[in-house]
Amino acid sequence: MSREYVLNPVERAEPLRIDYASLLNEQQLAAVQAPAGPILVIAGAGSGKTRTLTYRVAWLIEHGVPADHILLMTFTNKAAREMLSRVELLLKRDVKGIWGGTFHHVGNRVLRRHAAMLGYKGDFSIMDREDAKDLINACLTDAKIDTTKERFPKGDVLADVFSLAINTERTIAQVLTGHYPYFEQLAEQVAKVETAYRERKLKTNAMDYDDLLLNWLRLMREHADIRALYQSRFQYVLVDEYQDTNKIQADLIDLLAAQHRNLMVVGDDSQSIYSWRGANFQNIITFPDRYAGTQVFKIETNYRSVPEILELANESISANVRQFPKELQAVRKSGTKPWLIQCGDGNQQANFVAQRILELRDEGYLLNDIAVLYRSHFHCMEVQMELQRRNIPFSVTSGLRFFEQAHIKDVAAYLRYAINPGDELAFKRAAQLLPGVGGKTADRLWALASGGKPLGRMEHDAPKKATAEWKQFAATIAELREPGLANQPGAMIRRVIECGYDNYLKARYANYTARLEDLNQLQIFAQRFESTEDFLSDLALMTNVESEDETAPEQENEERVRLSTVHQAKGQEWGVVFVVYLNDGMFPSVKSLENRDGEEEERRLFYVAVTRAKDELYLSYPLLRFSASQQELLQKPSRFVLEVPPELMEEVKANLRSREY
DNA sequence: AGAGTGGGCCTTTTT
DNA sequence: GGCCCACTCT
Repeated sequence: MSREYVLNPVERAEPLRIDYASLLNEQQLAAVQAPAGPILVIAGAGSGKTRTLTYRVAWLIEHGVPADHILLMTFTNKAAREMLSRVELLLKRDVKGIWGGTFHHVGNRVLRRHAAMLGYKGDFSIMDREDAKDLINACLTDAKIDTTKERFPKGDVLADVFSLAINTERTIAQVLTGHYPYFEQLAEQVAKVETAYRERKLKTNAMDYDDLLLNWLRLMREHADIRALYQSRFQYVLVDEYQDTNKIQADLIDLLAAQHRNLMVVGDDSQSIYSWRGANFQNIITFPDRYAGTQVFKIETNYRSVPEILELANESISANVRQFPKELQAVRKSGTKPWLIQCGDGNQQANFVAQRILELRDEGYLLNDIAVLYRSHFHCMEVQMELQRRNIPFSVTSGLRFFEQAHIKDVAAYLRYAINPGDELAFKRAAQLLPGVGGKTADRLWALASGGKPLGRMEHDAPKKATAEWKQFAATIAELREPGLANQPGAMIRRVIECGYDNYLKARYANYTARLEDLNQLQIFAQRFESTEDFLSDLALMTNVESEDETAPEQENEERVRLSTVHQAKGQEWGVVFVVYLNDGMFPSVKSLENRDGEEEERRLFYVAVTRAKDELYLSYPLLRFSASQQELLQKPSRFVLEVPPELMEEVKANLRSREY
């Protein structure tokens, strides 16, 4: 929205550039102009939460708060970037000094400076989930736990257990009891593996995602001078999506804001959807108790959706017991009721979606303004195929993040090992790209290399058939470490590709060109960084390819239907939204119903899904589903559509031949 | 012994 | 598409 802003007519030494009163509603204005101190903003879906935060930041700066004394915590790095660029537009001035981003992002930034105090080096690597799993599995093998006698959790599960323990600040035993009772008796051994894992991370100079929070907190708790440094620096702390913070994040914030107590948290308990990651909306609910003198603001005017959609949302969420009572008010004029579409099976559902999208395009909707949302990634298979078949452009926020694709990780492993010679995982990954080198040989080579043997003298230690490739590998690493190259990640990537990875790629993958193109994009992206560490940490902390779009900015404006999980649709909006596979057991998912609070969280997720829609909402469910065993399963509609009064929806049966829906 | 390959089985959500 | 397992090849 571009609006002219008028200078405030009131005489001031330095007049305000922004006329807040004409740009914000009363509730938003009150929050933006609130006096310093603890502030809780309960902001319903589509009520201008981001707008409020953005103007608050602008307001602070206009009132003389230096940009680098402001900390803005957001749920994605993209959200931080968008907010800050809007602030710049408003103020017509650079606000680069603001510290903004995700908890992990800011943690990384702090830890790079003070790593030495924790026994780490400043050039530590960041491990993603796959790395964590691999390293835990290695620890598991080392620990010689007899996994045959008794079923013992695998690296995957252990990574979850460790993560939950850190994020909720509970012990391993407590997490096992609460979430994995069938492993409860193994608590002692699991804790031993965790200790080994922690030591191994320190030894290889690598941190996983949770370490970026845990070590940051430790740093501030254990070192009074560091604590004082950041406590006095951050005069104003603002936290977006506060309902999705977990224990450790809340503690970080409490500690950071302890001196000035100028803490503004914004959120909506009805949209808390990350409890499986340790998020606890008790943080938002108990905020006024923890901060005496909290000013509470409620923003309940919804600008986004037509009243019919909002009514459905309000009605649905009212079934939840645990929440702040609230009712969103619509300002938009009456539109159309949400549709409830019964389909024969997944294919018919996909057909319906595709057909309706074409019609919407004829009616004048841009494809960019249409989204298909679902509970789990695999629910979008049929829709993807149908859109493909009809040549309707779409983009998927896939389960795989950009960084997690094999070829991206391969090249990154070269860079990681080059700048952090202690990075065991990176070394082993790169080594296993050579012919005849698998896990065991990589272990052996690592033992030699980490013991101090120069790579250049190891060609006889590598398998015979890999001698030439080993020489090339050693030469490439040496070259990457040369001062001229070591801080130019873009040039480093180019070298890795040219020095053999290109050939490997050709031989290994059928879609060679697509992958090479990814690497070219990666190189372009990398060129913007002045240090390889910065580049690698940004890469590892990047969220989805599509949602961050760092590497392919030209796609931003392309006309595409968006396919996304509801989780990844958080904070976004579209003119028309389809929610598919609204079947009991799919949405809500079977798994979620296993624990007590699961259903309420799934209902909040449903609430998030429907409140993404501005004009039209299509809720669909198939009656039959093809299961893995090729059997057709009879499906029930989701309890979430059955529990809202039927008169709030227009019920239809998809019948594509006659196009009656 | 260890590397590489193919088939069968399963799939919640993510920094 | 990923993971595990069994099988074959070096």
